[in-house]
Amino acid sequence: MPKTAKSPRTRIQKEKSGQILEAALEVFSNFGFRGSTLDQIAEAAGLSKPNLLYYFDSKEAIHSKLLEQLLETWLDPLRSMKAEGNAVEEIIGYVRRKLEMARDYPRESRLFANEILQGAPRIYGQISGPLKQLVDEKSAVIERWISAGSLARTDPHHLIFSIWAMTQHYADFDVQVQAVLGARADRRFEDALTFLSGLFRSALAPKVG
Amino acid sequence: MPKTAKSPRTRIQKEKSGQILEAALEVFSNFGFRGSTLDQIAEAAGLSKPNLLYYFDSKEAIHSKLLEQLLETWLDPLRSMKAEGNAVEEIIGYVRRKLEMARDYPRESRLFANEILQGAPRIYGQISGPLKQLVDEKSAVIERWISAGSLARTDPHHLIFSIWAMTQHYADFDVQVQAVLGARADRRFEDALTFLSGLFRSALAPKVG
DNA sequence: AATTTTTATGATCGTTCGGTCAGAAAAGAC
DNA sequence: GTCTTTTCTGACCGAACGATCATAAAAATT
Repeated sequence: MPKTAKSPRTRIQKEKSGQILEAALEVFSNFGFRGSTLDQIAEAAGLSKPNLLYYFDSKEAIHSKLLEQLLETWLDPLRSMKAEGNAVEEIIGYVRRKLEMARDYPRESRLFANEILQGAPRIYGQISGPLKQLVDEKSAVIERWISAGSLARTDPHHLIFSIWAMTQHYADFDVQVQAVLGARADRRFEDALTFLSGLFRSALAPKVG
Repeated sequence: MPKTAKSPRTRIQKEKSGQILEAALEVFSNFGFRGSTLDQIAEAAGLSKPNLLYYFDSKEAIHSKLLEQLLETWLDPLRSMKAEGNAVEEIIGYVRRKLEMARDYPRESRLFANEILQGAPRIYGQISGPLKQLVDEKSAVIERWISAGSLARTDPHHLIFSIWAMTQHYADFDVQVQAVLGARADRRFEDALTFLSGLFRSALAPKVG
């Protein structure tokens, strides 16, 4: 008897809870938590509503599980920014990976955006704890790059914010981006990478003197 | 008998519909459309639920009115970017005004973000019509600045996207920004302006050659 | 094949929600 | 002060929603 299923044990549990989470991601990311219904998720998953609730205790439980999984991988690109590398190239690389995530995992980005927009009621602890700590660490790395003269002077925290904002914009505001670009919309991610690389390269290249 | 009240006529209608819209902005921007209830809005407005519906036909009608009012003023900062001015300073000025709006009207920004995140179901026409047109016009201005050599070569559309993304980030993701900044959070808008000015100034200053 | 365990469902419950309505109260017109 | 119009409210309705439960079907175990 699952319910509060620690982790899927049987073959069927793996399959079904996977289907449910996939369907829930699709629905939650499009309509937000309150805007989504269990019936929608059940239909998208190809299961009956009571069967959904056989695998998860509640709507909340499904949502929490998704956020939990998301936070595991969400910060990988930032983690893999290494102090040993070339400063500008490490940051550009971070921008590129983050933009690829916006392109390849827009639903995860929108799920996150929805949660933060509502004031992060379910993940505030993760934000003010582990996330803040990681950002502080990486900001220190950036500070060292600046002191070493391999990066133009700038505010590390706000630099990271700006990278988040600009890359996630292409996932969260995709409808607007596509509508405004019109015919050029299909090249939006390539163009965005070109633009962002240029922007950060010229802004971050160490200034002489 | 109001209902589909074209525009408030009597003194009481002006007062009450104003209260309702103010309350609805507060509630909708925090919980999204589906996440908000008429009871919440009624309580925030200090009115009974049936009394709300005396002034507005439906929950949808309140929401639509808010979006309509929002779109009127939302694009003013972009409109006031003038081709006659100094290119870099015009763009920095636009960034500053947009950031001030994020600081002073965060609820409007979040209302807009919620709508776009859900796929802009109610304002897609405004996005693909008037908004696209305005962006195309201003992009042409930026192109001319580039041709004239007063701005570094860059993609005008994506430049505008990046300004939207970074400034609205400080409204829409404020919880995260504050949590990550910790003690420095109270200076976040000043620091953001300093950072963004520097970023765009060094990236947009025309390169020689 | 028999038995146990897991998986699935139809029916249904209690709440919440958007919205209605008849009529009361207040405001304005004369 | 009377009458008319506007404003407001308590009670209520139907639909949607999250969740439960008794029981049936399917899988796994022996």
